[in-house]
Amino acid sequence: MTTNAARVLAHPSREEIRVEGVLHALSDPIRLRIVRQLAGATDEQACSRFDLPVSKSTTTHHFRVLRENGVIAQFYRGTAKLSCVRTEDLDALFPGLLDSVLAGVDLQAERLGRADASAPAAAGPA
Amino acid sequence: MTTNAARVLAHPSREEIRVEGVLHALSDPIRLRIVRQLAGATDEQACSRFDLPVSKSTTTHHFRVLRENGVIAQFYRGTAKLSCVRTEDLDALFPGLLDSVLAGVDLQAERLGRADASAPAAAGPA
DNA sequence: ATAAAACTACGACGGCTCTCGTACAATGGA
DNA sequence: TCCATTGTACGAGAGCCGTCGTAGTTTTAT
Repeated sequence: MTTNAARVLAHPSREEIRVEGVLHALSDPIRLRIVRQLAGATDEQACSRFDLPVSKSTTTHHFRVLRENGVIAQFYRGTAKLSCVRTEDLDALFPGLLDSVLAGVDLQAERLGRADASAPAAAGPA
Repeated sequence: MTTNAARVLAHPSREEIRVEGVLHALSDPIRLRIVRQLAGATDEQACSRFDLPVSKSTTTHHFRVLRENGVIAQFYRGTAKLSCVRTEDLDALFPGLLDSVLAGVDLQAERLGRADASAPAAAGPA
């Protein structure tokens, strides 16, 4: 290893996070799906653990949008890049926002019979 | 008057409203400002009562985005077009979402000393 | 050293968004 | 009838967005 300092990712500070930016980051079905999976996990998750219907470069793009708008934090570990939701910062800045968005996504998925793009599996029984 | 039937505006039904669409509609500072003013009023407001830093056609555009994504309802009365937030529908579909977004906008405006684009007046006392 | 795994950078493409100005339509009052 | 008020439709331009493929970098394992 060389402990490459260049492999540190830029994040907005808590004060720099804007509600418009957060809403924009969350207004895409694929990003909503990512955040949903991250919020449901107990610890950080590697990008590769997401089964998304887009190419790898597009996946990178979506993770970057989420990070640059302050929704998630990311860091490298080995060849993997781990991500987690910035729950503390978001709750401090916009109390209840993230929770109500995620709850809304769940309700919508239920309502639409999980045919929605932000649904995780859509693997219907038969 | 002729009670022109063509002057009826199309709105998505409650079931058609999508959380991604709502978030997208709310991810613009000008639209956030509109919704904020509408939510703060006790009754419907005419488009002309909004003092926005964009042209009239752009204002029309933003109101349409809000309406087409189910955030507001609009109807004509005379030469005026009145708008109001679809509070009931939104609360039923995504409980707490609208409230936390508006609260977040308020907190952000306070935090930024009302220098924010989603601030209503910015008219300091002086 | 070589190879595999994980992710990025870059350039490109089509499409959508925000913005505007100008011209037009509907309503209500003089 | 004529006109002022209010908002729309349309076309245009600049820019951003989501998507991709290809080539490259960093790390780990053999």
